This record gives sequence, structure tokens and C-alpha cells, in this order.
Amino acid sequence: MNFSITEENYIKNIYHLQQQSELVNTNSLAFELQTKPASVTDMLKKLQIKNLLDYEKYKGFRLTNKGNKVAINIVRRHRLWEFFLVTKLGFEWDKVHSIAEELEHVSNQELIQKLDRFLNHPQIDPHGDPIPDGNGKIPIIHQLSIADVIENKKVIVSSVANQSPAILELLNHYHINIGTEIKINQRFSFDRSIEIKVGKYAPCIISELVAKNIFVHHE
Amino acid sequence: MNFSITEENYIKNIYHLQQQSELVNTNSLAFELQTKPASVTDMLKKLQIKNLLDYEKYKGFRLTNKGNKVAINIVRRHRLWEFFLVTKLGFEWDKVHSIAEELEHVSNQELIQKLDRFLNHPQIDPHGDPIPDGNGKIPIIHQLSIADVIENKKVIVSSVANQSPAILELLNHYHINIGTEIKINQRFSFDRSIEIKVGKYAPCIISELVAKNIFVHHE
DNA sequence: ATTTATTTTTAGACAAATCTAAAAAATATA
DNA sequence: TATATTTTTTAGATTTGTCTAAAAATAAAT
Repeated sequence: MNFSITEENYIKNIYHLQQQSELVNTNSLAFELQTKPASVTDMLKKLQIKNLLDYEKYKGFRLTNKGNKVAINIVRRHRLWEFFLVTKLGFEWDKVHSIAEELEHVSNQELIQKLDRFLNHPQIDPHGDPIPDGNGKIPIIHQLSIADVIENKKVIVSSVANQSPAILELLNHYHINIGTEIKINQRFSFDRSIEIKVGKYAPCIISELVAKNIFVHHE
Repeated sequence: MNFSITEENYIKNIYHLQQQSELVNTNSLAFELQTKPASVTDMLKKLQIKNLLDYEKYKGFRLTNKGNKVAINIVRRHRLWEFFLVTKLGFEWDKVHSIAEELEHVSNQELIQKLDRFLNHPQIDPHGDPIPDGNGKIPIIHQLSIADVIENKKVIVSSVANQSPAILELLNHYHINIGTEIKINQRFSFDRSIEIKVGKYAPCIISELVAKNIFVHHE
């Protein structure tokens, strides 16, 4: 089934509000969508008729199973595009949200499947949020900084805490990008620097400061 | 200035019809857009008010300079996305049009600029149509099959005539893709096979049949 | 030059998504 | 418990893009 861009935006925002409280209310959704409560009420009725929403007048509302699946699919598209924009097009992570909000509505299934494969099935987006897989399963992923990874472990870069041009320049030099695989080789106690192996490049040493700013996850 | 998806679709289709005849008429545009002539007339008035269209009742219409610039920008976005879908996501060229029709309406300038750079500033899309540059200049490009390229010339693959899985499998083997650079080394008269060098791979020999199916352009 | 046919436009209606202003329900306060 | 406040909903209007049916203009044919 296909939904309008407006419907998708409602569904997605209800989904996000539900992460904070089980039941969502009209005013907060109106605020989130930058619209008026009256408009929200209108749309709630439509979504209820389409079986996407459990809604009782004056009592609040929540997504049905069906609505939830739709929402997760939108979130998946959004986060895949964010990953693409950062890792392939070189956007900084704080600039991609609004573009991804437009791209997420291009709903061709094969497109998303192929994009996912092209990006190598990323599990975490550049903001550190998990990317649902094609079946709607949301990976639970433990993120930690490189400074906290034990020796001889292979990890994948998920996000970078400090996004200053200075650190981005350095990471570029190390060939470190979001999604790249890193093996932690050895920790040196003198200055707490760490030897790592980035992808297929020769091992190199990064400072503790850099290590603390790179967040990674396993597998 | 920003335009609705509907407006953009009208502008783009007027542009395409103008390639065939200077003046466009209501019925043909209605046919192209799969809509009714009455709806077209309504939109023509709006586009005229926005200075995108020269329009005289019952006489036909054409894009203004401003309208033309907008159209070329949409075409640019469409063809860049088509190039992306084929070369990066592995779609076949006859399957990308409808997806690109959706992606083309994501109008963020920086996105298109970065996409262009990521794709290495392609000049021809997978259908063999030229991709306008950021200033709206449309490259005039001479395409020919590899079989017709003189020795020692470097060319860029622009399209493949036969899109059967059989030839795609073979091209994949040769590392030949749309956008890849090929140097024509030597022609062998016995079977008219041709030695080529694909990118940075070792030289290889392709049959005349393959050569005739690969279209390329210079620079 | 009329008549006929085609093309284009107008007039008025409709659906989606929105708004304002007012009414109704729920919640908080005295 | 009665009153005040907040939240939510309804009623009716608006905008964008569409439609059908009828009228007007243009083009073709006798």
C-alpha cells in the first residue's frame, strides 16, 4: 500500500513520539509537525480509517502493528539516505537531516534494497541511531569509543563525536570514515595512543584524543 | 525560487516537447502528462503568472528563458540520478526512469553538486542523453561504438546497446561499466577483435560483437 | 463561405490538506 | 463540587490540482 508524503510524515512523527511515551497526544504531534491541532485531528481520522492508528477521541492515539511497520520502513529509508549522504557524498552529519526527509519518501522497494547493498548493509546511521533491516528488525548495538575497545578486536566506525573541520581532516588522512572497519592492535601506556589498522591500509597510531572521539560498534 | 512537484513535471514535459516543435499545444502536453486538457489550461495560467511560460490563449505556448533554466535544472537532476542508479546501485538502464522521476524533485542544490562530484561529473546518462552542467550548459557529445574508435584513443563508456544479462555478465567480467575510461590499444584484422585497457586493469581483448555494443564518447 | 470537426477554454464541482474561530470534553484549581 | 484552564474536536473556509460538461475559438471539409 502507498501513502502520501503528508501521511508518511504523520506516521513517522507519531512513531518517534511513541519512543518517549506509549500514548501520543494531539498537541505534541501538532508541534512536531509544525502544524495546527485541528489539522492533526483531521489526519488522525484518515489514518484510523486506513488501520494505521488506534485512536479514541480526546483520549490520545498510538500506531497499530500495521502503522508501526510502515513507520519503521520510513525510518529505514531516512537513515539509509543519511548514511549515503555522509559516507558517499561527504556531507557532515548535522547537515543531512532535511535532505533525507525528502529522499525518504521515494518509496521504491528495489531502490532501497539496492541502496542498502551498495552501502554494505550499515547498521547505524551517522547520528548513531540504528538502521532497521529489510524485515523491520532494529539492531541493538553497543557503541563505545575506540579508547574503550579491547585489543585485537575488529569494529566498525559508527559516528564521530567532534565534527570540527580539524578532526575531519585528520580522519580523512587516516582513511577513517563512517562505516569503515578498524582493528585495534595495541595500546601504548606512555601517552595512551593506540595502534589501529584501518581497512587494508598499513597500521597507524592515533592519539587518545582522537580515539575518544571515534565511536564504533562490533560486527 | 521553489516549485511544486506538479509544476516541475509540467515544466519538464513542456521542455521535452519543445525539443520537437518550437510551440507546444495543450492536447499533446495533456497526453504526455496523462491528464486532461482542462487541467493543463489551468496550470498554464499559473506558469505564465510566474513568468515561466509565454502563453497566448488558443495559440500555444513555450517556456521563457527563466522557464528554460528551471527545466534544464530538472533534467540535470533526473539524468544524474539515472547515472547514479545504473553505475552505483546496479540498476539496468531501462528500469531507472520512474525512480529518477521521483528523485529529481529533491531540489537541494548542494545535494546535486555533491552527487555530481561523487559521480565524477558525468556528461552522458545511461540512455545516451547529455547531462547539463551546473550552469545549464548542455554538452554536445559525439557517441560512437568502440568498433569505430581509432587506435590509441581514450574514451568513456556512455551506454550499452544490448542490455541482455549475457552481455552485462561479460562487461562485468571486463570491469566495463557506464562512465569507465577505456583506451583502445590495437585492432586485430583476423577476427576484428580489439585490445583495450579498462581503467587501471591489464589490457584485454574484446570481440567485434562486444565492441559494437559499447557506445563511448571522448574526453 | 458555410458547415463540420477539432482543439482549447470556461464554469462549476471535488478531493487532499490546511487554516481560523468557536464548541465540547477533559483536566486542574479553588 | 463548582469554576477556570487546557486540550481536542467540529464547522466552515481556503488552496492546489484535478475533473466533467458545456461553450468558444480555430482548423478542416464540403
